[in-house]
Amino acid sequence: MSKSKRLMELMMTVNRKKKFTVKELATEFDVSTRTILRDLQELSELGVPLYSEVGPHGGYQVLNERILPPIAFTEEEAVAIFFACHALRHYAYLPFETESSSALSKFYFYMSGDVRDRIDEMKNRIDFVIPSRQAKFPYLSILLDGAIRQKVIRIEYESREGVSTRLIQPVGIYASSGLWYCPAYCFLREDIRLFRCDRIKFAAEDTSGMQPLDLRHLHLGNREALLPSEQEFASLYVELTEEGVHRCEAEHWTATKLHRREDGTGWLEGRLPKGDIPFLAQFFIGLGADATVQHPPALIDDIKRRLVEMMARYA
Amino acid sequence: MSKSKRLMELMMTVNRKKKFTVKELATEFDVSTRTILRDLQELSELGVPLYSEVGPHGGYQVLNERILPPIAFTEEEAVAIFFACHALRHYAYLPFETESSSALSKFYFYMSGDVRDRIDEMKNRIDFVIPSRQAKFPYLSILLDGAIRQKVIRIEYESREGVSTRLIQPVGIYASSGLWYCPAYCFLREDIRLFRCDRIKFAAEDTSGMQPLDLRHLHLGNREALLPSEQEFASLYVELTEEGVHRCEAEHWTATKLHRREDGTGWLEGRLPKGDIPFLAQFFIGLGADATVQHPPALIDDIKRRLVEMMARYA
DNA sequence: GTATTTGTGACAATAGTTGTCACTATTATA
DNA sequence: TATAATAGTGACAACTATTGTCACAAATAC
Repeated sequence: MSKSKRLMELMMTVNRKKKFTVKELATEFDVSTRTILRDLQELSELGVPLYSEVGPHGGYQVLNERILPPIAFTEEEAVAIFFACHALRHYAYLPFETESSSALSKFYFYMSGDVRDRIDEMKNRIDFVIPSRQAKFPYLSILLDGAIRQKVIRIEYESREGVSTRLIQPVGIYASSGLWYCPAYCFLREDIRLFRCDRIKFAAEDTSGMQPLDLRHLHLGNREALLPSEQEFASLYVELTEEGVHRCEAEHWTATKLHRREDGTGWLEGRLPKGDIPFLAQFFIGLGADATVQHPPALIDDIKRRLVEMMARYA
Repeated sequence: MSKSKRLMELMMTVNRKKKFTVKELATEFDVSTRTILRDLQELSELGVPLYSEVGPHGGYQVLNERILPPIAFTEEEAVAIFFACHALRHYAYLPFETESSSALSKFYFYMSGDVRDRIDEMKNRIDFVIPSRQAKFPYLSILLDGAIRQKVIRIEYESREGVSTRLIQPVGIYASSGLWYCPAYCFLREDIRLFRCDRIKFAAEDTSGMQPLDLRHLHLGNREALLPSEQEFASLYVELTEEGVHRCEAEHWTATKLHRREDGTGWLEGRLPKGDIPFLAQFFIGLGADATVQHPPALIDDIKRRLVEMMARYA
């Protein structure tokens, strides 16, 4: 093995291990410890962030940073990566505890000049727009950590009825249309609930000793199954215009209920929890002429009641 | 200079240049051509995708792919990059002519084991959700190229009135809520218009000889300036409940108009383009009891008209 | 005090590298 | 067809770099 190859493989090896000794590497690469010491010195000079501890249980470590070894990306791949990361700037809050812009700067800086030129040309010509929100989401990383590690989190949640303290166990977090949501098991309601993260006014790991449930089988990929199961249901049927179809596409709860016709119009059909009628009434009023509810009667009644109330307010 | 360093720098040099000769590199690195030939052979063996052409105007080139040299990312940076790219999977159509998933696989594959483990833990716990759209956007790359290179594009556009052929000069393209839009100068209307890309049924570079305008000063970053400026304004005043305040906080157009009181309620106050009244009427209807419009009268009238229409529909 | 780790310098033996040389092959162009 | 410009190959003497061994130093946990 040539020295160049050995250095390259050594770079990948130290990248992979959290901690290692000179002796260990010497055995693995079948060279002397002196040679490994020299090689590590040379890697340091090449920019690999190594540091060492002398003494028992000592050894070498790579600083927090992980080196991405040389990768060949096509120009299109590099451009896709760049603009995907560039889109993160629209989020004032992210659960990653660093500026995503530092990642982007590094990537851009090291990319070859012609790809950089291409990116510069495109920068003001393409964007993934995410609505800029005034809301604040300061507890995203606590919630995400709670979901990953199955922890109980104490939150103060602001709803219509005011601020309440709750114990929750998060399933995950997701961003939609610039807002962050957290489906979680609520110990107060003893059921899965969807929380809007800007309404979480405080969050910290619970210290009261509440035992977490085993929710490993639940995740964002099967979040439709997160809906409450012991509820009364009614069957829903709503006619939609083409515009109504588009607006329902943007709502995740419609995913299994939305049907389309060739001409672009469509309909919603399926079961709905009776407890959701107030929310749905207001939702379909918001769709205006683009939705016509035909079933269930209770929903139509609620819509009519609200329309009358609104008419009175504007008389 | 040690051989290892020379190889590393040579990797970066060939990465940067589109095309180069052995002689040129030998001069640049102050070694013989024989040594450069050997070095290039060794780079090949290390995986750099080089290919050569013999004869006049020959030389070496790096295949389409560009090598990203070793970069040290923090774990958080790597995770941010990964999930930003992962979010691209929600787009069935992208203007980048490759699968963004191949970029992501490469990135993931070469990242060190512990970061990979972390990503795996997080994969079903965090997501940037983009609505899944049935619409098709097959001409994104043509439009983007048109914007970058200031080209005139012939399109067939489907609007309410049917399909029309137009010549446009794109300013750029952007994705919002899963749909792609293209602000462009329309030669038919002799003004800037916003086109929805799923309604562009055909697009190709114009061959009729229409001269492009110089639109270099226009781009997505100043697209608010793309809107028509000769508009009539009216003054808006809306009382909001606490819930109404929350829901307006989530809207970007309210940024300069929203005022809050100590008790959590608030109001919207400011000027609005008269052309926005239909949109705003439906918006405030969707807020229901949480908003009460007090000014302008034209908006109140539109709201009332829509309420009457809806009541008739549910009678 | 002992054991375990990193660390340093020196040197002989060995391996690898370099530039020069002579020659080959390919290709565009006049 | 000849020429020029490019990549390419093998060989070899001279030179450089690398390696492992050795002796010793320093730091640290137990």
